[in-house]
Amino acid sequence: MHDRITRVLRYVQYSWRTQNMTDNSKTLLYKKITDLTEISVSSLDKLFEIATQRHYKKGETILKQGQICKTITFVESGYLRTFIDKEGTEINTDFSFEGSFTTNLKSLRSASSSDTSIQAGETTTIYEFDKDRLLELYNLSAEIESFGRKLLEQLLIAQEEHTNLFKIYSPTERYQYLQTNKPEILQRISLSQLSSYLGIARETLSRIRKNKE
Amino acid sequence: MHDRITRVLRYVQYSWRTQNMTDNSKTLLYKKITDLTEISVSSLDKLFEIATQRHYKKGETILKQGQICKTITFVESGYLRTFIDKEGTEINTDFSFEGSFTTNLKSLRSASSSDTSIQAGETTTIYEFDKDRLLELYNLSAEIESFGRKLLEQLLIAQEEHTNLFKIYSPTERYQYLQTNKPEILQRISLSQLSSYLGIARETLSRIRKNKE
DNA sequence: CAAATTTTGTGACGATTATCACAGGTAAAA
DNA sequence: TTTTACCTGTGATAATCGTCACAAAATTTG
Repeated sequence: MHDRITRVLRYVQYSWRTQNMTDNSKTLLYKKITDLTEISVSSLDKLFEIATQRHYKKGETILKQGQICKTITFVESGYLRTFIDKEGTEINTDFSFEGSFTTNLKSLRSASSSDTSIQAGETTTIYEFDKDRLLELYNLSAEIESFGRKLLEQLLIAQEEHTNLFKIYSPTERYQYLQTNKPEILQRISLSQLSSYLGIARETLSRIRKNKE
Repeated sequence: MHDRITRVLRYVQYSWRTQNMTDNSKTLLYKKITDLTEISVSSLDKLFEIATQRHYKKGETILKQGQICKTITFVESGYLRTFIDKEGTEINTDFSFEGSFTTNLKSLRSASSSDTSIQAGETTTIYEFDKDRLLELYNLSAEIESFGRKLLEQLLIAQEEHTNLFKIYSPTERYQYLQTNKPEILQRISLSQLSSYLGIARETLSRIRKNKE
């Protein structure tokens, strides 16, 4: 009798596990992590255990300026818009599409108040990683810390590339750069949202687009 | 007799060790690592073991555009200038002063040819960390990998801040930002070197400086 | 110390861009 | 569908910035 219960319990646990794993392996998150780093199933499980799925509608706020950022966010679908409020005007500093990670690292690291806000740009599904739980995992598993390091490397390379855009190219050339290197951003981000991201006035960007198509 | 030799040998080893440790603990590198992360003496030793000290005179090249970057560099004294060649003109993308780390991460990670060059801006002493040996240490010691991750965090925060300069501020405001937030850079970098770093023409920067002092 | 080289300042001018104002379009909401 | 809100295009104008040319100053080198 006792044996049977144990067997049944094991089966329930097993099917829950496989069910869960099957689901996870379908997520973009799963793909992105395994693309980035070699990682064991158990480490992956641990990461998924601390990932919270959330849904946002267009315009809803994930992080508000002044708050302390406590999570790292992975965008499963939709996109997030990061912006700074400069004297009443919103200046977009980043767009995070599905498959990418975002956070306010400065606020996250030093538990200081964030100078940026993050909002959903469309209907968006994210996975949220709590900072403290992630740090625990870093201490527990070298594999996971290695994942964290590689993620940062990737983000830093992208950021350097973006900075250089401003140093090397004129506004017109910056637009052309996006056309050839990141065309998807032009299709999904409205002209008025894009202009501050490129450091150009909305009207100027409108004229650039007119001339260069 | 044999005993005496052993004792002498031990003493020699001991004094060499303390000597060596004393030396290392005087370096900026030592200070910067221990400021950034909690690390054991043995891990620190391992890091110092793979660090090669090198000296450069002003204008000498550490990394040349087209080469594959294989090291991470720590600046012990002096400074390094990172730049891109754009149609014959050098555009400075970074200045690394004593106490900071630099590399071309994109080239380092993917073993691709570097799009930037790095030169000494003054007489400069660096410590060079070989990528492959560093990766070995990452696998050996979670503490060292943690150090690597924290270093990247620091670099990414600085890079984000620098990008936002271009999105939020006008050329004049960018100069003022340096005046209040990084005055040392104005004292050590010549106007003509600084202008491309701020994305401004040399003449314009000269006029800005004239008006704003 | 003097010559050579590099760096900086300045004027003139043209090109680019920002700003303001408003009209027309487009998309979402009622 | 109609209303409402937001996004885009466009003209006029002023401010800013880049470019060219050259002189002055500062720094380096012989």
